[in-house]
Amino acid sequence: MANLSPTFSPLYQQIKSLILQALEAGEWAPGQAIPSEQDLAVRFGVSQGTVRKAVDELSAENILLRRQGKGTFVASHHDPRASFRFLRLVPLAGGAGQPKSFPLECWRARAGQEASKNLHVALGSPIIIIRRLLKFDVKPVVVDEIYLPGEMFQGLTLEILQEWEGSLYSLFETRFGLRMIRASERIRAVAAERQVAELLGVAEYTPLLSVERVAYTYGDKPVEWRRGLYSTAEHFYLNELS
Amino acid sequence: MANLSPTFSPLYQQIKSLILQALEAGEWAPGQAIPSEQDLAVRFGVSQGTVRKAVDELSAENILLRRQGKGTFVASHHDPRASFRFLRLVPLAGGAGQPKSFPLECWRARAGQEASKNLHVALGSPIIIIRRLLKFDVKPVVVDEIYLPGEMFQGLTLEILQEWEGSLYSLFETRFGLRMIRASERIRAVAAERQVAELLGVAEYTPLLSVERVAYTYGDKPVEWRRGLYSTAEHFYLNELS
DNA sequence: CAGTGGTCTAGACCACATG
DNA sequence: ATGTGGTCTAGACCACTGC
Repeated sequence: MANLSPTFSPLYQQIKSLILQALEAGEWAPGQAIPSEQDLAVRFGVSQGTVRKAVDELSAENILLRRQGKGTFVASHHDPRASFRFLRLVPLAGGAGQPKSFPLECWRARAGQEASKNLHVALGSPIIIIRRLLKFDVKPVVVDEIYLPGEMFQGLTLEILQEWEGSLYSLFETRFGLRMIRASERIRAVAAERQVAELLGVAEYTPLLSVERVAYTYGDKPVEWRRGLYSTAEHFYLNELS
Repeated sequence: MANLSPTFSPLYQQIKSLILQALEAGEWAPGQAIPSEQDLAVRFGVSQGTVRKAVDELSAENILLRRQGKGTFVASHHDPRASFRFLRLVPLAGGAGQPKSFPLECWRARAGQEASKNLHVALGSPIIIIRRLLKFDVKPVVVDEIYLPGEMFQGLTLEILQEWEGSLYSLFETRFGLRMIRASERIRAVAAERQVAELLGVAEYTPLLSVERVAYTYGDKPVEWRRGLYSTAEHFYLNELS
């Protein structure tokens, strides 16, 4: 005789929301352990199994990370295993490890139609634009143009970008407290314009992958919009389907 | 004092394997219901919770499909909801529903280097090659060249392909008893050659997405290798990352 | 109404990491 | 030895479907 159920929501879903709220509020820092399942069960007044199911889902979404015997940790882009977690580019001929980022420019502007729509900010509001190069070994492979809401990234400069060792998202995390949770990419094929062609060391009009990405933090809030142009002469974009 | 554990495998994993074996052996047909969790628990001599965890994973892998109140069903490409399940192409401007397949050619050949490697068949063994067009509404958007191991697809002809209503994989399922479980795609950008350009109604050298796919059935056995050329004038390839 | 999947609990025990 | 996540059980009850 409980729950007359047009509004039925399982307990573990509610627990999941509570954990997400705690994460969003910064109660536990990225890379650090959250309380044990037992402790959470007591805190939320449910059984351990129910907490477990909530954590299971968050873990499947790469928001938490379980390590048997050690604990459950807040996923972090600072973790080398998760660096470039969203980059699906793979060298054709095995080899080559981590790519390296080379920021070229960083300037302020005002949001146009597209930026406004993708970042959910008002038309004309301040944004930051970054241009950068991604290299595998010494080979330039990607040119990115990255759009950020100015409000969230106050004080960001080219120098900060250039001095940072590691992925862009780990910088976002450490320096601006923003954790990228998921992203959505739209891929098309385009011809290289002259400037891009020069940066990538390919001929003008060479076909390139255009990868537009919107990246989100908690609550499906968009934080970054970028457009990458990928040279697929010696790399490909790998996607596993199931 | 059980399981001295270099070889530890949880019970539910073993149950999962047993269910997969039954599926592979054709004990339950695609689209049909498998026994209830209770029945399976009895059959395998474990608790319902353990069966449940096994089914949970198979369901997450899109191999089974749960429907509350009705039962658990074998996933089928014949199901309209799963038609073109692996096709990530989306119209730029909303609209347009299901694509439609237009087989153009179908002939026999012998496996070359690439086909041999991708399909795990011997060099020179018989293969079938299909060329087809995919249209959204009346617009041609994809040209596919599809390579199949001849042994598995005896009797396949252009007529059969052309008469078939529905996706290619639902034909594989119904007519050859082959169920595609997962696939892996490698995407690059290429320039349209003349013949392809004509088929797609674009200019020669237009940048296209080259999508190479290997599709697998049970036991990670490759069954199909295809190369699609996608026109991204009015469509894009959508990929969700997490 | 009966049958199915879905949730929740409480408790026992196992595997892994660390001191 | 202790604490953590991981597995397994048995049983109760809820929500959904269809007869």
